[in-house]
Amino acid sequence: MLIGELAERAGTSTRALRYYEAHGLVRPQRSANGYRVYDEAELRVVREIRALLDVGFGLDDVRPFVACLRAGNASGDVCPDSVLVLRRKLAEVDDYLDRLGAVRQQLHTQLSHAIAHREESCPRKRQSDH
Amino acid sequence: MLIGELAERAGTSTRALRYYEAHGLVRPQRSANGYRVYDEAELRVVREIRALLDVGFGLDDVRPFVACLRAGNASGDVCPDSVLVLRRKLAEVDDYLDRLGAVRQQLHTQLSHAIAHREESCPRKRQSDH
DNA sequence: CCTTGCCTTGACGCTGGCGACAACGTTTAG
DNA sequence: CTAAACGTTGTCGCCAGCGTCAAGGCAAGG
Repeated sequence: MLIGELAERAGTSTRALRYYEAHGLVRPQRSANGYRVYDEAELRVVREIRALLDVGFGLDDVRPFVACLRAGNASGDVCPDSVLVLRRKLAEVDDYLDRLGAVRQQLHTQLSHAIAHREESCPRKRQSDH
Repeated sequence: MLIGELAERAGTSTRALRYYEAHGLVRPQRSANGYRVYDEAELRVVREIRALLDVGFGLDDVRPFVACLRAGNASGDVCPDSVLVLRRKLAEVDDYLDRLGAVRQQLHTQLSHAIAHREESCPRKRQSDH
């Protein structure tokens, strides 16, 4: 399988695949003419990468999962390093959820006050508050 | 008040202040020697900018609030344009909260499965799950 | 032979909010 | 006179994951 086909089957771009390779995440073979040649295992690897990136992981976070797959595991999640990353990411997400919740709260009150103020300074124009 | 003092009182840097000016958010006067001179009103403006940026707004989002302050309002929130931005941002945050919640859920199940798998393949080493 | 369509390796652009220089003028204190 | 501590404009760097040319090679069909 050449790079174009892999890109299509993995739902990404050739540019991204070369980028992953440049960062040591994918190791294709080379045919006589210098073309990158991928097997099915690499397809699984790339799909794992995509899935994790889509969830908000960085390339460095993805490495343990790829290594885990390459080590022969059916899932990239089961190795200790992957679990560590999963734990860390979960904590990060929880943290971010907290802060985002606080922001939401602030926006909400700010908005209520603004609208209250509008009603107060201009009570006759209370037509559409959506 | 010169730029250094403003930076300190507003809790930011001179670089940032010049940046805001370059993007049309702050308009200091100039003294004879070319130095930027700010009044108290500009301090309030800069504080508004900082507060909004800290909450995750972009400079473009901040513009209506600055204009609102300049129009003589006590708060930058009360003008229609500001309210629009507040609404939009609130919606964005809600959206992001949803997706982040989904991600959290996925990470959680992924983690449970990984740990379950570890217990299964290596049940004797069940010592510290933290 | 020529075009089409795949592949190759560079290398720059992008987004945003600045940080961190560089090279220089101004003001004040000693 | 000079050094310190301000100010000025200008430009490059940063982070990350690519997009987007550029300039060329290789294979196959008409």
